[in-house]
Amino acid sequence: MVSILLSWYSTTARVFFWRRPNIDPWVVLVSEVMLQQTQASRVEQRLPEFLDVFPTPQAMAEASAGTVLKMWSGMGYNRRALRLQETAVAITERFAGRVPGEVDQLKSLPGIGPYTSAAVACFAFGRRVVVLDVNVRRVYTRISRRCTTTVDVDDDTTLTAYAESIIPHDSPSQWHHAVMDLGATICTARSPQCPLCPLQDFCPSAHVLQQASRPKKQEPSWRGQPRRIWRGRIVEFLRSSSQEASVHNITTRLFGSDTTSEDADFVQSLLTSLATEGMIVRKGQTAQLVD
DNA sequence: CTCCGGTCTT
DNA sequence: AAGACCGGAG
Repeated sequence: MVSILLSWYSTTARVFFWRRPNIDPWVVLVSEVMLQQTQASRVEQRLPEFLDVFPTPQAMAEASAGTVLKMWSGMGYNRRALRLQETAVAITERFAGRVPGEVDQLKSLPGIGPYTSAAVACFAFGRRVVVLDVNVRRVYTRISRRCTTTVDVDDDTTLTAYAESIIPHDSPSQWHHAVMDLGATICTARSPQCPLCPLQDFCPSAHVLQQASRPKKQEPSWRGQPRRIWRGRIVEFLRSSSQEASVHNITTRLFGSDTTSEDADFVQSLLTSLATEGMIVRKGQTAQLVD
């Protein structure tokens, strides 16, 4: 399976900026943080301008959290921009400005968890470590045993043991890229394309997966819109106004002139959580984006 | 409208 | 263990 998948990858690999050989570890780290939450095509589109402003950990460490937050606009999950800036500071202070190559060192950085630490160690430093994201988990589960439905996924202990047995020693980076590409393009979550799969003759789950779906949980809403949408609008408004705004202005901006006291309370609660997370600073009845 | 995802918090 | 966090694409 290993040689067949690597051979498939050698001819069909998706080409991305962050997959170039000898890529700067900082570029890999920034890319992987973005890829946690954003589709690859969008990351590719936004990465150049981002790296233009923050070409090194030092550059981002010297920038304010507010500057990074503004550059992050449109990427989603804004708190990760804050964590990334903190990571840049930690790298300059604790690792002499160099992205560390050990998984445990990487995992000690803010916003860098099990996936991203393994991905950076593998893709930036060529380490043979187990990298598990949702695509890799799905592909490993399907090729390691006969699954019955499209939602079958093994636990991380099982997956890690399987990964250790199959990751090639000479090309762990290419291997993980290959598995991710297979999961993204053919071995997809809901409608796998087994007839197109290079592993179909060896995969115990090929052609036998039954469609299944997971129960979806619904998110808290206010006036028919998810809470996170209102939250995002506040951050976007403060980003563009770039100076402090009164709570009254924010509320009017969101709900128009006929706001109720419940709307005002709702805005206050959003501002409180944004302030707690360090996204904004409140001064009396005004709020602004962090400096 | 539904779907997607890694990390941190509770 | 479960939920919050985001914006874009389908």
